[in-house]
Amino acid sequence: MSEQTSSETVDYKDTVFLPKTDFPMRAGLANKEPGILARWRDEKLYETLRKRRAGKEKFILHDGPPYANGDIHIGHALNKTLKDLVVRTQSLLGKDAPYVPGWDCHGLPIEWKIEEQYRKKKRNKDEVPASEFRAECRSYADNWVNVQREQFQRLGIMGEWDKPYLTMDYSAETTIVSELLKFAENGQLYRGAKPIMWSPVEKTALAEAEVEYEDVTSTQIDVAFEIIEAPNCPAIQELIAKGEKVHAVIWTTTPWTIPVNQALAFGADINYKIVRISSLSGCALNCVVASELVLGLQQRRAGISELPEGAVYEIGWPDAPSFKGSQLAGAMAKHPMADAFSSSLPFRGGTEGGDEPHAPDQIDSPHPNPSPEGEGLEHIPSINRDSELAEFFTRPRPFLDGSSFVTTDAGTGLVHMAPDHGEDDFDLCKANGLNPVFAVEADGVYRADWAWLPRGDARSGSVINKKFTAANGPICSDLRAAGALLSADDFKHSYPHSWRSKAKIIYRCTPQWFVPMDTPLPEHVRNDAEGVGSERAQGKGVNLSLRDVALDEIRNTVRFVPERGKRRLESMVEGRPDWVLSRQRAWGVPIALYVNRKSGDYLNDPAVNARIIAAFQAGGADAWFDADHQTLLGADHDLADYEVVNDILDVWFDSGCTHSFVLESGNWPDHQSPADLYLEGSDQHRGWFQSSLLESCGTRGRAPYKAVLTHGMTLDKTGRKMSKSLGNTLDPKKVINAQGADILRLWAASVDFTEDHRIGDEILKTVSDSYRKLRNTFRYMLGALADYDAANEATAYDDLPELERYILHRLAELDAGLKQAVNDFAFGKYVRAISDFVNDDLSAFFFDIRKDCLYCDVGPHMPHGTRTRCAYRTVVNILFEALTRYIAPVLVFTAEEIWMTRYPEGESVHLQEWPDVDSGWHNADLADKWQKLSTVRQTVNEAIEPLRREKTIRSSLEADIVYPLADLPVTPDEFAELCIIAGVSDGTEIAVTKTTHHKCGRCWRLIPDVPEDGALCSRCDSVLNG
RNA sequence: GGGCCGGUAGCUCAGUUGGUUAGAGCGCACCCCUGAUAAGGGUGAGGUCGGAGGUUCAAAUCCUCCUCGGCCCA
Repeated sequence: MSEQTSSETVDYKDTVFLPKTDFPMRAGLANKEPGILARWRDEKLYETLRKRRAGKEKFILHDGPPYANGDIHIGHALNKTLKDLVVRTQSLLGKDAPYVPGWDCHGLPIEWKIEEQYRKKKRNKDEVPASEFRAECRSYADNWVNVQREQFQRLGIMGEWDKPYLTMDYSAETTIVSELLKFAENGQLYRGAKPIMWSPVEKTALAEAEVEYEDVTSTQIDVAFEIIEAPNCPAIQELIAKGEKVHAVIWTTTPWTIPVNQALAFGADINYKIVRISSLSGCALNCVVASELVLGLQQRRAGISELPEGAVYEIGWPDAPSFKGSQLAGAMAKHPMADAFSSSLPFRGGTEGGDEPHAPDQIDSPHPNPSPEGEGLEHIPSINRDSELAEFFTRPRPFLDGSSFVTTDAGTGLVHMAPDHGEDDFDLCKANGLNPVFAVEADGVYRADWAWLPRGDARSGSVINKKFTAANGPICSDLRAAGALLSADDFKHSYPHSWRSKAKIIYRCTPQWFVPMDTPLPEHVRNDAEGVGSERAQGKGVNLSLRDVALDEIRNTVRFVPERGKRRLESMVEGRPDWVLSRQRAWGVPIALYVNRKSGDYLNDPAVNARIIAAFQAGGADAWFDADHQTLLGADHDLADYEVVNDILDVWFDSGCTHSFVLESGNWPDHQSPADLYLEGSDQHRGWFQSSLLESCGTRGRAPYKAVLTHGMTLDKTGRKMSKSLGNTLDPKKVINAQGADILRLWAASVDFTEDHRIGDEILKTVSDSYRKLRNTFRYMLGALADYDAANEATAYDDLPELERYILHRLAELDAGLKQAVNDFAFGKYVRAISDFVNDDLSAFFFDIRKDCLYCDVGPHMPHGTRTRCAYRTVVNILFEALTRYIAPVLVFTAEEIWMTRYPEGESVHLQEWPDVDSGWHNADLADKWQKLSTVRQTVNEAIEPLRREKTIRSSLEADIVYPLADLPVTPDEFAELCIIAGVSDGTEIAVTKTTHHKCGRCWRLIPDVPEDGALCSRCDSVLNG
């Protein structure tokens, strides 16, 4: 007692309401999140949500399947988080938004891994039964599906994880093959030969997506083709008539294509010159070269990158005749190795169309340019003069018009054509009746019966073997011996490689299965489409092809976010070639067709197809490889008449079918087709977006999606691409284990994912900081709402003070903005809006102003607090309910933690729907007024600052302000409350002085009605004592 | 090599049809508070808008070139 009286002031701390909550300031997400996940699993949150939303408007996000191979990387984390944000925000809006994740399980990379394991164990893959090999691939994929499934769930991705879709499920494989058979039945399938990307190492065709470009050093050579005749080119004819030889010079970086050369191409508008170039042995050659490329040829021959201008004609021809490329039409040349064969063979002449035989005496005459070694053609070691195919080399090579692709950017302006090994070559030769010869076999070696450098010859080798194509390798040596090699040197350039083996790939003609882009679709497919405003609806399309329908869907039906995705997909579909479906591999869905040995047509019998599908249903794709094909063919067909196709399907066809077996199959009854949204990285324009579109348009006449959302790539902190070789990758698992999945999710939601974006330690630190700010404000609300008694405190809108109504106005604005952001999938805007609102409107403004009220407007004689305090807590409660729901799709774990703190016995926040925010809370007049007051508040703060710095006053509560009050729509008391100052008086100039009032011992305000420091103000007195 | 996209404060982002002194949040510095306390409040410093030209009374914004980065294609 005596001690109390000796104390000057009474400690009122216990009479003041302070926020209290068990919600910790420090998150400890990494430790806490797994527990929350376990709880969701136990409570079957996803299933409960499905039941709760059953019957509501649907929103179907169809998951693009990641490849089941390896741990997830940051790109997966971004992609899945964005999908989760879409699904959860749509669900929050009250829609039924199921999410079935899937995996892409077939394909080369897995096959490659199994083969790698075989190699380590010294097993030969070819000796392992296919079914065993496929089983191992299946088990490998299965393992990674499980690993990734855990990792995705740890990220907080909500979905039907117990029943994902796998492209290797028997039901999926069945659907894939039946989709293929739809193409077959519709006549939208053909077998053709085309040069396609081929990997001699993996011995398979590669999809464009399986190819990457890297710099390599190749051998560049200039090769002279002797011109036999050029009937439309007087300049050449004149020289030939004089008995001189004229050579067309071609440049190539793939010397190995010379043995399969079949023609030469010129540009009709290119100017050519006949220049005299000394051969290596000193004789002069008349060479046809594009005028502007003479210098480049000389440089290559000199082995230098720059040649002085004057040097050009040193061995040239001052008045070299020149002519337009079009004059080369009808000209003929000899293959450089032709003489090597004809020297011991009777001339056989052209084989392709009765060309006039050429004078044998010319061919038999001694070669004017013997090789420097002087050995001559007799000594070329790798010639099989007796070969039936020797004739290939003695045929004349026609000059063809290649104006569409022959340029004067590099080379000689003349291009040698090997239809087996180039798209331009193939197309141009095909148009001129020259067909591929399939000389290079699957492993990159010329076939055994080839006349030059055949398999089995000691000098032969794979065409991607550097030694084989080197300047001193067999090809160059032989060409040199034949006097046809003008230069051979290293050449650095970008060259395609297999993404798996990193080995060089080549273009190679092989028989493959194709889906044609430009063949008219059957009517029943075209008419399935219901494209609004489409060309089809306008009755334009009688002969619409797959390309037409796909473009129509892109242009007229599908929504693209961002918009530029439309143009990108469009240009790709416009320009793409026919779709190559086949792969010569084992781990995939077979192209289940029988080809008639006589006609070459595939069997198109619905009854057989039905048996095939039934077999797949029972045993998956293995059913084809292990099948009794005669049984599948039935009594109407004899297996002996048919070739069983053993190719498998491109994995892009697999994933292109996911819409069929996920959305339409009924295996996931809450799904429907078409999907509302496909959401993938921008690389999928060429991949899944396109394969799905083509598959669906080819079978259903419409796109499988209503909207396509693309995100950019995640780069490192400096904006460079992440790669293992650069060592700048960032492992999402590490972020999750160090900072928590919510931090990674907040990052994904914060960046502008429509563009390429960055991640790094500093960026994650910034994200953590804004997370902490959000977390603390929620913590404050939880504390402020401790013991909130709605029955006694809840205040009707009309009874709320203006400040509270202004905040509700701001909430209504936020609410509308967030809804818009959800519909635009603009998650960056979404979290920024929440963050700004929490920081500016709440923490620094509303909560700060009302702290006094919250703490002190309550006491024994006013247990529920003043009306202002009731109003305040009513609004804080509304804010809490709204903000917790808003943030829930982003901070899935934290929102649950917040929610469970408030409602320990309640159900998950993720079952809640979008908060009830009354649009009637919008109040423009109030907003004007309070935004103005907010500015005034800032002005006052600026005015106080100097005094605070010189320590005249400390807390703003000590400041008395002079302020021109006339045009302010508030009372002085309200003004003081707003600015958290002692008091205000009217005046023309803003001024700040230290107040002379005493400080209330309870609420610490310095106001006139406090008799002395430490005594109670009248408000505190009445609250405590009545 | 070709096509497309992008480069705004340390970080993440806004900047409408060209129009005052280019904004926000976070971070940073300093100050206050010590009753949201490993929190809260305040004030302030940071940008020649990738670079160089050009159009215009006026350019972050339109045009050209260059540069850096990314995606796709060859």
